[in-house]
Amino acid sequence: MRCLQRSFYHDATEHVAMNLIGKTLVRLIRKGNKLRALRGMIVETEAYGFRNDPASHAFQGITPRNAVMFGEVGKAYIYFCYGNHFCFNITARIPTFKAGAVLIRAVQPLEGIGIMRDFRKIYDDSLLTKGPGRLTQAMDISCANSGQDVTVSESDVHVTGGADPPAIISSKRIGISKGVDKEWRYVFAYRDKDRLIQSTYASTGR
DNA sequence: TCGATGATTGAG
DNA sequence: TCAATCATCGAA
Repeated sequence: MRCLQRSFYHDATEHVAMNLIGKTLVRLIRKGNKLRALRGMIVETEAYGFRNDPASHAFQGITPRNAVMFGEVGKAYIYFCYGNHFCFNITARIPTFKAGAVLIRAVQPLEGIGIMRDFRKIYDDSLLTKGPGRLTQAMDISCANSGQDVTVSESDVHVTGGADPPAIISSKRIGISKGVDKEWRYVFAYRDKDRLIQSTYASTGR
């Protein structure tokens, strides 16, 4: 499967967040001369903007930590959170914006599930990649991968095409204290008659 | 330097 | 409900 090209990320951050639902996150694991691929379908994302978004790391302007958010789109922006976890984002914005990124909050495991179990300390498949900290642990994504280009298949972390989701649910973002009004969270959903059912692989924020 | 905070998670 | 756990950043 081909990587999504850079122009995909040159769009309004919330549009990119929505369009990433159903796409495939790929993590290449290099062990000696062996190469293994972990794959997951993106089922939950959130958009974080610039000066219009007080919840965004970029809200106060550029700093050493958030500099990647101000750089080229289609790059991995990864940071350490709560002293315990890594959060994985992809930079995305329209050219007239100075910064923006999409947080990947959950994926549905597709390939390399046994390896993901090994990376996780807990052996509960229902929590394997459900939540931003859990998916980075399962796919062994850390700050070492920050800045990598997700538009090229040679990158340890990249994104390829996938399936169009039957439906997408948008809602308020999770775990933030500012900018809580914005509905910039997107979740893979199924249609059941006139109802929408959220993917069980997406987190709920408790 | 210092202290508060945080795009979370697992255990109790 | 709470503790783990620490990099980041603005204030002092």
